[in-house]
Amino acid sequence: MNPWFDSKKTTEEIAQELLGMLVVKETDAGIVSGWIVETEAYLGEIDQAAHSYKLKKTPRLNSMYQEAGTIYIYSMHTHHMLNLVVQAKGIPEAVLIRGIEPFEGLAIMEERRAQTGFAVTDGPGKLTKAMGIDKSDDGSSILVPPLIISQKERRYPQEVELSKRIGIPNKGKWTEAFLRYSVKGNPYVSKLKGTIEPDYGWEK
DNA sequence: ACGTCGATCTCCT
DNA sequence: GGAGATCGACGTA
Repeated sequence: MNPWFDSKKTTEEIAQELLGMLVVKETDAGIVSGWIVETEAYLGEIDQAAHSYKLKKTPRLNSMYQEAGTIYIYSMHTHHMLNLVVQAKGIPEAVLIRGIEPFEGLAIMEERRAQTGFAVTDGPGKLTKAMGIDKSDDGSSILVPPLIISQKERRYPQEVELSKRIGIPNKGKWTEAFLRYSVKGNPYVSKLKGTIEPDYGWEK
């Protein structure tokens, strides 16, 4: 049972509400966690940009057709991307996590990335590498360790910014749709335009 | 069995 | 802002 998945919220609403929630991954190397600062909604059957467009079914997409809270990992160009399935079983709509602000385990993340600063987690492929998220997390539930969203604490954006999804060319109206959500002024938002807020865009 | 193509990242200019 | 890296999944045969 889940406070946001079991309600009748749209995938767009859930994508927005995920901003400020805490993603936690436990590995032998230690615990790492981070606040979600950027998401994208993928609307399944009708969405030309979604992998599950027209209810396509392949072995790789199996997780997309499972119940809300299932983790869907998509790998491409040697990178892994973290998605959350957010609707009832059989409705393949998902939210892509594109950026997180490190909270716990920063040193581990820096080591995995061989980077420091915002570049550690300011992109979908970067944050999975930093947090040690890979194919082994695919199909698992976000309510069960080792990869969870904390139900205990969260933050809230001062302002949510909407924009077009990244890397979706030639998909007609779906290229133009404002289905990307980010914490305005947070430096861990990928390809950030505009200025960094002193408090990184969070409510106090 | 093979050709194509990314929901990306890095490095360079 | 753009090219190249790089590889597994998928479609076609």
